[in-house]
Amino acid sequence: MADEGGGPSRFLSVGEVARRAGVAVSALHFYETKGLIQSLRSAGNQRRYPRGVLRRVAVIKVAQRAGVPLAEIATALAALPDGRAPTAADWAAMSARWKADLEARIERLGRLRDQLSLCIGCGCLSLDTCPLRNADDRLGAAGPGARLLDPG
Amino acid sequence: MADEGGGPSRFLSVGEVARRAGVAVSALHFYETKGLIQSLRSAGNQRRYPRGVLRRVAVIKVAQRAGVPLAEIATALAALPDGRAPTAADWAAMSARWKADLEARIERLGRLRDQLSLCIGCGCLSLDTCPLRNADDRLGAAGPGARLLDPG
DNA sequence: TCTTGACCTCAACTTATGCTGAGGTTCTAT
DNA sequence: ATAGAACCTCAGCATAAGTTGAGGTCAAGA
Repeated sequence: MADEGGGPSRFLSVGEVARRAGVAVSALHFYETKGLIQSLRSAGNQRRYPRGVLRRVAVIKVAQRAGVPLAEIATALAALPDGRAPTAADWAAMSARWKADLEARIERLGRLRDQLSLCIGCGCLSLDTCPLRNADDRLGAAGPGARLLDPG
Repeated sequence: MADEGGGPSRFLSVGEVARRAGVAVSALHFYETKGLIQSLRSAGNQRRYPRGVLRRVAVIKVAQRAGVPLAEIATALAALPDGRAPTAADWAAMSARWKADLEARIERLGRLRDQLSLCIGCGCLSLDTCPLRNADDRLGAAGPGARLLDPG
């Protein structure tokens, strides 16, 4: 690895980032196309990352585990000045937001469960009054394409 | 509509089922290819449905709202003897099962939320000990393709 | 009879998500 | 100098749940 200067490398290659962050190289390429991370290029057109990228990737992975789609993570990261790596304070703000989303999803599922409880055994399926069949029926009014199992 | 006998029609056409059940004709075709519903054919090769299909479609729609994928709904419906329409008892059994799934999902999200709470503000993202980064890490071990926001 | 609407099949497209793989360069160590 | 690892780009895959359209058939009222 060509090291510009003594001491620890100031820049990392894709392979290094992949190994240290525990993601595939292809995933890093993909994140770059989606604007989640950025890279400089070496003379030979290879990616070089500042160390902060490790923190960015860490944030990406945790957010993903919490069910946040990449597009939304991208938005949050893009809001950081200069595309800098997130600080502890940045992370606190982002993750608080995502926690709120998570709680909203939990509540929505809870409501669904309660409606399902009401419907079990009531045989109301053939009626027009079943809450699960009629309330908040946004399915099918969305054109083609897939629907997520658990939309917003 | 050719009515075999007096009184109310004993069989329904696709269009009728679509209108009454509130789904598109194309969706009914699709459900048939997936084995969720079946049809008889008229002399002219047009679909004719027994009235029970309305109940089947009702079950499908409710299950979908509860986040059950079609493939699983198909399995449940296939377990009914003779492909008969689900009775109230059948419905109770199926929906109880799906309710349990729903509850499991809710619990999983709750655990995730708690882990996220722990991580907020702790700055542990760069460590190897963060529970959200390491515990139960099934992401990325699933091959290509999309991941649902809220897998099983 | 004729025409209009409903139906048929089958293939291709859609939206969204998240990468993976093929085929061709570039590094780096020997 | 050269071999093998690491890298590059761009296209394609995989899933879910349908929709859309082409090209042709069927049915029922005027």
